[in-house]
Amino acid sequence: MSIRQDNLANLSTDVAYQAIRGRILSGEIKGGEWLREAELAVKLGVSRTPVREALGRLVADGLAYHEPNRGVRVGEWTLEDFNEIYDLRLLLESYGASMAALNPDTEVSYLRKLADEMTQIAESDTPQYARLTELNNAFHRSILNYSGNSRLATILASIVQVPLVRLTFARYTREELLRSMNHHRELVDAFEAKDSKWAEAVMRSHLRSGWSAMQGFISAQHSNEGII
Amino acid sequence: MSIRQDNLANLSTDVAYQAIRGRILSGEIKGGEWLREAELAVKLGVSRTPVREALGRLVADGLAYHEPNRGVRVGEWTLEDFNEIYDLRLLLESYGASMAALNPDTEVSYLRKLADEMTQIAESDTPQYARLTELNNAFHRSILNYSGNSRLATILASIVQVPLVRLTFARYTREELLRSMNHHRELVDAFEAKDSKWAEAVMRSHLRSGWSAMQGFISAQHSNEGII
DNA sequence: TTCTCCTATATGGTATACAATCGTGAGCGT
DNA sequence: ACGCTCACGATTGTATACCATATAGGAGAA
Repeated sequence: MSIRQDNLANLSTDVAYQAIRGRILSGEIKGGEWLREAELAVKLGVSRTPVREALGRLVADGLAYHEPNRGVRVGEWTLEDFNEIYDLRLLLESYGASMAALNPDTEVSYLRKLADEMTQIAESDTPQYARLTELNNAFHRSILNYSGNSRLATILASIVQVPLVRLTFARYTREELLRSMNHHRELVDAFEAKDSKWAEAVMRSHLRSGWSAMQGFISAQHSNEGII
Repeated sequence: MSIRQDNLANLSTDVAYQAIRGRILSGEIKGGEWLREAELAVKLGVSRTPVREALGRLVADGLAYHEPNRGVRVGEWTLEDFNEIYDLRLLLESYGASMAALNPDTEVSYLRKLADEMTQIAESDTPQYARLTELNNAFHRSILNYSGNSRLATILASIVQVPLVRLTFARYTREELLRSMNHHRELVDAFEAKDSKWAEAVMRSHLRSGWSAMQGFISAQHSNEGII
């Protein structure tokens, strides 16, 4: 049974889904806010049916939650949530890296191209964070795809989407940014050497250092409220 | 953001969801078959709306898949799928066991009670497989809950549901069954000793031996078709 | 045969109506 | 002032009808 590779087929439903999802991820709609079916329907120019469908997907994604007979609200995220997510990410993604290192189909040259371009951007005086994030996502996603376990990427995507968007490279200090780029290139070297333990260890360091940087930012910013 | 703990609130939708899900898991509806909205609606005595909602959930669960403008079909599972699933289960559940061993709130006595009752059933001349499965699920779920990562149980449930149902203890030889029970009791001992490495290793053995038994059964049964 | 086109079928989406449910708050009593 | 009850309003949950649209599959022509 192959996993759904994004089922963008229903016009209105997808419009609604993407629109609402975008507003949540951008922070336009804050945590705890109600997502009213009728209101969203008129705002998006569709009927209630596709809106309901879209809300159902968002709930399944974990971006929102459902209160029976009351409606759907945007999810609220605490430091503890991010901790859990990063623990799982560490576990799954380092596993993926170790498997990718052993996979003869892993395209090392492609990964190296991505790593090099990211390094170039990071070393610039005015880094293009949007492009950097794009490349970074492609890099990590490719590794998961090379892992040979088609479920890995799907599961991680369902866990990790929120933190990935809200906590961007723009938060990194220059030092943290360059260290992250070094990790990327070291990962490629580990893949080239087909050394699964090495790749796993580098990925561990990579994610853990990233989380360390984020954690400092988060607790400084939101120490009292607890919600992010 | 707390995770949805089964959202059983909508009457008709839940009826439809449970009914269809049951028929899939029991094998009454076979892989690849169409799940027609109108047909299910009349059969279940509800309208198309909750049926559509239920089908959406099943697709999100991974039990079925969507073909644009054609409808929803029941998922088909290959040996490769089971391989992927068991790899992830091994990774996540052994991690959960190691964390549970370190958790001071882990109720060892409760787990021991479950393990002992399972052993008793397994040693009987006519094992009650249904009860055994029930206890086994409770045992594994409890460990995940004691892991301290609330997402762990949720994710595993979304991955593992199909194999758990189709591949029951009834497939085990007596030797395999007793070994599995030994693993359970050894796990409890590891928890009591608060030895995370031990717990992790036992859980690895436990799942891997179980998978080995299942794998033999599967490939013998369905060698040519590839679909399970 | 092979290609084109047509039609039957089922989904995708809209509109509307109504029932069920929950929170709120006015009003009452203490 | 405080707490309780109950009716109301808002919103979801379900049903139903209807139309648009896409697909598969077959009839018919080249």
